[in-house]
Amino acid sequence: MLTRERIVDAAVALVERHGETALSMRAVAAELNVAPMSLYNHVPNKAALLDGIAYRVMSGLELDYDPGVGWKTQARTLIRAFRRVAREYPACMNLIVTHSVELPFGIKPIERALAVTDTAGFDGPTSVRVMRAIIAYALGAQLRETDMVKILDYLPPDPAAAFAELDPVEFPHVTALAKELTAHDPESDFEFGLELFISAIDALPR
Amino acid sequence: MLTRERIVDAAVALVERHGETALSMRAVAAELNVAPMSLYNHVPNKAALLDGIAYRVMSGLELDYDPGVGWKTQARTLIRAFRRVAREYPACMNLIVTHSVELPFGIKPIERALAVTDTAGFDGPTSVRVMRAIIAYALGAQLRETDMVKILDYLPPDPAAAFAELDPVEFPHVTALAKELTAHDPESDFEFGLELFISAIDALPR
DNA sequence: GTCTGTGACGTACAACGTACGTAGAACGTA
DNA sequence: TACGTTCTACGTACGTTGTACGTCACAGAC
Repeated sequence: MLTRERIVDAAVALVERHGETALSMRAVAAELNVAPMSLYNHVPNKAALLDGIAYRVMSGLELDYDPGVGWKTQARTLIRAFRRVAREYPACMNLIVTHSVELPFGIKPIERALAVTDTAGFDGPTSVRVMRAIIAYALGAQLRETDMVKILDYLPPDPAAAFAELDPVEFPHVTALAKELTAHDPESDFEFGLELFISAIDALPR
Repeated sequence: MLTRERIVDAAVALVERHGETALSMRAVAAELNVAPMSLYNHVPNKAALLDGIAYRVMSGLELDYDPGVGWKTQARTLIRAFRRVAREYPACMNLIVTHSVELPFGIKPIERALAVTDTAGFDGPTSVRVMRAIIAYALGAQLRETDMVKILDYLPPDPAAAFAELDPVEFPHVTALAKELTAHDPESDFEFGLELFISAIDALPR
């Protein structure tokens, strides 16, 4: 029996195995040993299937928290929950982020984020702005990371050398930092920016 | 005479006028009153055309600066230059960001950014991390903004009311901040996050 | 005049999303 | 048991996409 759930599952698996370019109605149907048009009995169109993927993946967000801890810990927990989902479904997350699927985060995560900024002591308008800044960072970090991976794939065998061979007069910093620029530790990069953000929020006037 | 430059120009114009979904080789060819396959004499494939769009748009980045001013002003100038390009070519910028076109920023902007962090007094590895965090924020802000616009389009005539009608027990903050959440001033949102970032960087140990 | 590019073109194909009509199985009712 | 209704998987078909391939007109070199 074909169901919307099985279809979404198959789509998620397919995207994770073969990338977003492999996601077609025909491919999903083949994955389920079914005729392509059969999917349309359960999913109105491809966009809805994308929404289904987004919903399924984002449902994995772990929103529990300990009210006893400080807002910083709550904030870190929330953002790292996003990261965890991104690590679990990297290809799907990329798909969600780049196709700006409808309200990918739903209302609950927003409620949680606003609760955190409330705990931190901000008024309403400031809370909204802080939340937006954090969302921007989280989205952008995800995006930049997959970009980085793609770029490293294209680069020559020794990318650092390629950077280092640039004109050191025109690009003094890039050539000097060739090693740091091509080394890529997404997790520590993300954490660095996250702490940067949290300390900035901490310093904000109430 | 058909040239790669004219093709890229037409593609940029087409994307800005009718959105990225309207970008097809056939449409670009029609824009130039030319047969579709003629484009392939100057552009190897569609991906290369996307790269061309990215390069053309990003070339508009104003990288001049006044060495006499402090690093904060330099940083603001650099990031606002990115924003200016994004405002000038919103649809193309969105395309660039979401399709992670090859090295969209080139080397020069990276060199400039590293020069700024150098001026701010950071060592190499820290400079790279700070730059990456800022890029993540700039990308994410752009992404979030177009998402927001799209969501607002889909929402009912009075979106604030829709938010306000949620269960106030389950979503106390969202319902209380319905007005702030649906009001959208991209520029001030962006500036808020930008200042947040700069103050955080300022507070970083050297 | 012939030879050699170069670039615009036309044809053709595979893959895509999906509109539409059909057919068979499942099931409530008589 | 027989019949009508509903559901759902299917097959066919269309328009659109990117692009491989072959052709053909024209420009300049000899």
